[in-house]
Amino acid sequence: MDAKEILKQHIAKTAKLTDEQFDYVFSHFKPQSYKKGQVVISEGSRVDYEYFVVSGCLKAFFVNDEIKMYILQFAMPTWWSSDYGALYNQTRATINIDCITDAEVLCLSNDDREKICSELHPVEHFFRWRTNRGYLASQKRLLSFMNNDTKARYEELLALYPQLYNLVPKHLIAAYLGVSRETLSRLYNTHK
Amino acid sequence: MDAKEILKQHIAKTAKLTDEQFDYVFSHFKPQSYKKGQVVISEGSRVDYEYFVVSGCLKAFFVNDEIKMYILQFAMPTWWSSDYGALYNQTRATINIDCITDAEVLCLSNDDREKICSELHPVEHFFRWRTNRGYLASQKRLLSFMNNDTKARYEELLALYPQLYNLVPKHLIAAYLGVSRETLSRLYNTHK
DNA sequence: TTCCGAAAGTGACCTACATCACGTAACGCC
DNA sequence: GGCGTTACGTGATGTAGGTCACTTTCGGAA
Repeated sequence: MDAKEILKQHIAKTAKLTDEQFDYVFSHFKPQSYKKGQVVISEGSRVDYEYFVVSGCLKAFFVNDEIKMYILQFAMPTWWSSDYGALYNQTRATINIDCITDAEVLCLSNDDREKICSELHPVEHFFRWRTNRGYLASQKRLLSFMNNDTKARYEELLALYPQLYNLVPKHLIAAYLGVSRETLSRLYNTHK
Repeated sequence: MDAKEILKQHIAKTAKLTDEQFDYVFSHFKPQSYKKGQVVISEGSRVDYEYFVVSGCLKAFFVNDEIKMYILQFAMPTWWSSDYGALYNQTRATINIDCITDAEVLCLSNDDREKICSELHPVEHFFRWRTNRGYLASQKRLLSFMNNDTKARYEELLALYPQLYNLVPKHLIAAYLGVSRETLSRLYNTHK
């Protein structure tokens, strides 16, 4: 299945578009290929696009004091990623995004999103729901952070994305969970 | 300024509505008064409404094992609050909302929101942006959780809502920060 | 005013996790 | 193939914050 079809089915889940409407929407997306390790957004740079992942896996992360890295999101296929704060407010990026694996994405500029949102009501509807799902996921993760210990969060993460265990190095999983790589290592080696 | 005017100005910041359009939108909101301590949503119950705070302060919280409480949000005037997971997915509430002070709110049902969103494009636009702001706030808080220690988060919170210090009991602030009330107490008493 | 329950302070102790330090295994790349 | 870089395991030690137990302060109702 090609990028266009993947996006079409993804949108169709929340908004009804005619084929012509979708073709028009799709014409605003720019396909892009990245190699493993390539940088998509780096802190301090301008942010003009958001990214729809077609294949591969990105990570959105924040680096504190040039030392500690915290992963905000692993972006898998059909996920969206960007520095939305910078994108919406037209400010410089405060987070980074790069590629954990080779990846294909579709880029949508901020201006084009606002344009197609205002031109096509169902598109605005789609983006409202997409954002809502992101909001709910974020709240859920926040709760999990406060409520669960590291081990529980680790199991929760693997239950949600079983692929992740083989796909990404362990220290990235630790950075997502917000613990040191040593602690994570001990977690599944000491007991079990 | 009355509830209607407060909502009108709030919406006007992100969407242009004519007076007639706003009157129509407003007709779907139901004003409601609550006393301090009254319950708005309780875990396990049905969730039919979201709430726009006109005056007073609500808290949205989760209780673990009937013991520990975690506060997801203090809802101040012009903030929205609900169990959005339950509201959007038509499931039972997983969180609670009650009133820290006497409060006036405007209630909007899920059906009515979807109705006015589909009838009026600018309304859909407004709700997309509102949700987006919530998403960004939630991400920011998540980052702060991973990155900052308790003291830094405490100061961050007070910088954001100076009113909170006098308005809500300290153990609720502790529940927002995700630490025990004892730890919070020591925080501003030992050094300072 | 008195009284009671809730909120807040405080000491003693314990635990989960960070940090530092070092060793080993796995992988690109010349 | 050899070699450096990155990932991962593991011990020793320090510390922030949790938990428990008790005391003190405060705010509202009779």
